[in-house]
Formats: sequence, C-alpha cells, structure tokens
Amino acid sequence: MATRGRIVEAAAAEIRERGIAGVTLDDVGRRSGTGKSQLFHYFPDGKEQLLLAVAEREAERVLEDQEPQLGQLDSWAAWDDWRDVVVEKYRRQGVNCPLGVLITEIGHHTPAAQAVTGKLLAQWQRRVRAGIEDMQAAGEIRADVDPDRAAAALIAAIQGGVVILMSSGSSKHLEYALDLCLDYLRVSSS
Amino acid sequence: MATRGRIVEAAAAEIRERGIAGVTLDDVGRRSGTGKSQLFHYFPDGKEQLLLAVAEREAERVLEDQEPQLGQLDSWAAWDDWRDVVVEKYRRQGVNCPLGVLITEIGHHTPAAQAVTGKLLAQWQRRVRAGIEDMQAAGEIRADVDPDRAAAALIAAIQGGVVILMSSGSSKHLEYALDLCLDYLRVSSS
DNA sequence: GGCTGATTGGACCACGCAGTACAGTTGGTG
DNA sequence: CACCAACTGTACTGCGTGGTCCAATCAGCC
Repeated sequence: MATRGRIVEAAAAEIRERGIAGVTLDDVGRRSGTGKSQLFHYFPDGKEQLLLAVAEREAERVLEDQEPQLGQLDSWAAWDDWRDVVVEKYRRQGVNCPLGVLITEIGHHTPAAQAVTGKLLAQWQRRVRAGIEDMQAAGEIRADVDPDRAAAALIAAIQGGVVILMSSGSSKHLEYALDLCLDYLRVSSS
Repeated sequence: MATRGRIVEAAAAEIRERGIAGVTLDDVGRRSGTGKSQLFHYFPDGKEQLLLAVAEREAERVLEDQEPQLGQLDSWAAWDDWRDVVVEKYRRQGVNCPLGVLITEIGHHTPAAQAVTGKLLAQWQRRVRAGIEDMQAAGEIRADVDPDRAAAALIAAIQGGVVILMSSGSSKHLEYALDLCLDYLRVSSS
C-alpha cells in the first residue's frame, strides 16, 4: 500500500520535472525503487490509470498549498497574505508546478483527467467566491460585484500567470494579474 | 517551396486536433500529401525543426486573428470590439486553439520554441500597452494606471481563460477575466 | 512446519515511430 | 538535347517503450 503511494509520488515528481512525454514507466520504477510488475499490480490499466492517480494527487496539492489562507479570506490583510502565498509558491516552484502540469499536460490526456481538473477549478472558485461574499457581507466589497464572476476571473488570472511563468520563468505576469484583480475588488468599494 | 508550407500547415492542424504526442510524421505526410522524404528534405533536423516552424506559424496566427482590432485600441468601442473578437475566436476554436497548443504543448518542447512563445507574448503585450497609452493620452484611462502592468495582466487573463476553455470547453472564464480587466481600466477613469 | 494468496523481480515481447537509404523524376540551364 | 541539381516515393532499420509472463519471495494462518 505504501508502495502505491511511492509510485504515485515518484510519477508526479518525474512528470513535473521532465514532462509527461519524457517520462517512462521505467523511470518511475527507478525513482520509486520498484519495477513494472508492482506498477501493473497496483495500476492494472497501466499508464493511463497511473496518470489519473497523479492528477488527483496534484489537484489536492494545489489547494493544500494555499491553506490555511484560502479558507480565511475575511479581511484585506488576509487577501494580501493569500496573494503573497500564491505568488511565492509559484515563484519558488517555477517550472516544477503541480497546477501547471495538471492543466497543460495531464489534463488533456484523458476525459477522466480532464474531469479532475474541472473539479479542482470548481472547488477553487467556490472557495474564492466564499471569500468575496464574506467581504461583501462585511461591507468591504461593493454588493454589485458578482462574486462568481469575479472568482472565475481571479482563478483565470492565476492560471494565465502560472502558464506564462512556466514558459518564461518570470512571475511578473502572475503578480500583475493577481494585483489587478485585487485592486478591482478594492476599488469597487470606494 | 509550396510543399514546405503545406507540411507546416498540415502539422499545425494535426497537432491542434490531436496534440503533439498523438501526431506522427506519417500523419503529417498523409495529410499534406507528401512523405517523409520531403519532410526530411525541408526539415533536415526532423521533428524538432518542424515543430519550431509550426510554433512560429501558430504565433503569427494568434496576432493575425486579432487584427485589425488589436492595432486600433483608441476608443472604448474599439476595446469592446476587440474583446468580442477575442472571445468569439476562442469560443469558436474551442479545443482547437493555436495559442493553447503553442503555450501548453509546443512551448515546453524545446528552448527555441519557448523563445517563440516569449516573443509572441512580448509583442502582444506591447500592442495592448500601446492601446492603453492611447486611451490615457485621450484622457479615457487614468494616468496612474501602469500601462505595462495592466497589459501584462490582460494577456495573463486571456491566457488563463484560454487554458481553462481548453480543459473545460466553456468560455465563461475567458469572458469574465477579460471583462474584469476592462472594467478595471474603465472604473479607473471615473 | 506447510499451505495459500498477496507481493516483487526482471527477463521478455510486440509494435509504433523517427530517421535513413536509395532509386527515381522532375525542371531549369548550357 | 544533355546534364545536373533539386526534389519525391517507398521500403527498410533500429530503438525505445508500454505491457506481459512467470518464477521467486513474503505474510498470515491453521
């Protein structure tokens, strides 16, 4: 059972580093200290099933990485903290990015993996929306901002920033996009 | 010479439809009505070189698709037109998206292709920034908006919207993100 | 201890694909 | 027309990789 976990972690790491196309089952075996027979033992459907497990693991990680800030977006200071955590996290990861890999590689691979991505985005958006609604309730954001639309725009902005970060190595776009969205929410309240 | 062009177009179309991993040189040959010998004649370095040519072609196409609106962002009506063109274009393309393929697939493949992506983003951002500066000169956008940052945020937003569109099939995120940015620019002027 | 089923190792196979070799075949120039 | 170089068609090869097989080992249990 622990073996299964090791395989998934090894596959996830390997994919993050070298991309889905560059990773072979033997690489995964080598890194996890196992072989193909274990791999096919735990994932009878082979690579596809393994990829799905990796997708699920990476999706979890994306939200984990934003906790506890994502759950407590109830003051401007909290939003700024969250913003900093997100930027710092992605800046540090650089190209080695669970979210990026999920959305640009694993996600397109199979409908099931696409569903995982969709679920992640929906959950993420729900959390952000909850934060916006809290702020509206506190009178910090104007009531005529549509929380769902704004939350959708925010995660799209992060997404875009991350994708650009992955291809340029610079986190500037991510920061600017995130800051513009936050400014928008703030300005609305004035 | 026309043959070379046909090969690139065929490869681009094939990659857009089935992804970089799903396309073989034989597929490209079949679709372009050529064979591997032509392919290696025009692209002696094989697949990598072909991919780079495809990247360049797709990068061109991304900007072409936004003309003439992108070059004339000098009134709010023009910005709205541009917004509509972008959304409509990407909605219609759906998963079959030059920009998406470039940024999520070809871009990671080789440093040279990455450079193509970088160049596209820089050019694109420059065009948007020019539009913002025009509007500032006309007094339609507040002078304290940083045109470069706002332009960066805008293209990140589009990027994110497109990536989400590619994995969810819905253009909502793209629209919301783009609208939020435009609202931000407008609100700033009040 | 010996039986059974769940694990593990690693050699093995089949096959799809990038890349090559080589034999034509055009088309332009003297 | 003759010649040469730039093209085109096609059969072939070598290799990497996903997936299979079976023999060995381990863990629990009577």
